[in-house]
Amino acid sequence: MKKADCKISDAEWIVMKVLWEEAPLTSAKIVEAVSSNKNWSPKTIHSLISRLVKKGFIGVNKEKPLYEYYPLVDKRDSILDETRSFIQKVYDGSIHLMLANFIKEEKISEEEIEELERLLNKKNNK
Amino acid sequence: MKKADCKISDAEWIVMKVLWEEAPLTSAKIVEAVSSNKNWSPKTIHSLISRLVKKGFIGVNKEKPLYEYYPLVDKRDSILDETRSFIQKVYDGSIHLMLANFIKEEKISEEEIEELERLLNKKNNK
DNA sequence: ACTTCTATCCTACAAGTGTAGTCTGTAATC
DNA sequence: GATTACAGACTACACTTGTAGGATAGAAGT
Repeated sequence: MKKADCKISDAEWIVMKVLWEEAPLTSAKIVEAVSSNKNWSPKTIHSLISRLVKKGFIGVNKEKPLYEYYPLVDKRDSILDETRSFIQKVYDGSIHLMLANFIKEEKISEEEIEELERLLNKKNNK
Repeated sequence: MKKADCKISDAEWIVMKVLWEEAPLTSAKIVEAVSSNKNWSPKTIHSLISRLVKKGFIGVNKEKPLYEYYPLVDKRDSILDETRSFIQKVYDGSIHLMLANFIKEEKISEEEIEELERLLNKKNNK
């Protein structure tokens, strides 16, 4: 059971993202997927998997000869949590400040701008 | 000298934000400012200040009887760094994915939407 | 001058993190 | 059947972080 005060660490996020893409997966599959991004020892990845199980972010199916792991938390919720704490830290919780600063600072292509405008419009009319 | 691999921790951000607001400040002033947000022991705040000095994020003027502290890193740069690593972790580095998801998920008021649209327009025309 | 306060410096200490290694047992290989 | 190789459990270990406490020294009050 996930504890409320437990967070997914930076390294653990990589494993979670693999499992959110596809699950259930054996540890070998997870190692394979993670290895395309990160040059970690398989042992390291196993450690991360175990920690995530202990923290309650992923579950294990022990029926199979090779255990299969799957996420226990929703990707969207996790992203929202993470985003909120980031915005709290950097922007004192002001979403607006964040978005504004972001649009100002970052290089965004014209197409992207147009798509964002579409999104804003849709939101506005709803 | 700030090391490249050194990060400002969550708690340290609060101190940095105080100093970005106003600097130089004595530690007593920093404690005062931080205390309005956080219920930390002054000792804790002193610890954070020392760590920030050691990490090279803030500097000290020891000429005065009471040391004065001031930021050594730019607020904007720090925010950009922090934002980039957040987006890397959660959105695999895709700014676009992040903004899109964000506009979709979060409750933003109409005025805010309009201001964001203005920002997008300004950006688009530049 | 002696006491008191308190800023600065140094130390503490448990939990979390990145990054693995060891041990044990089962599975596949020769 | 003996050997090897990998899975999973447990252990390791230094560093960071949150959260302070103690010692020391100079300033300030009496």
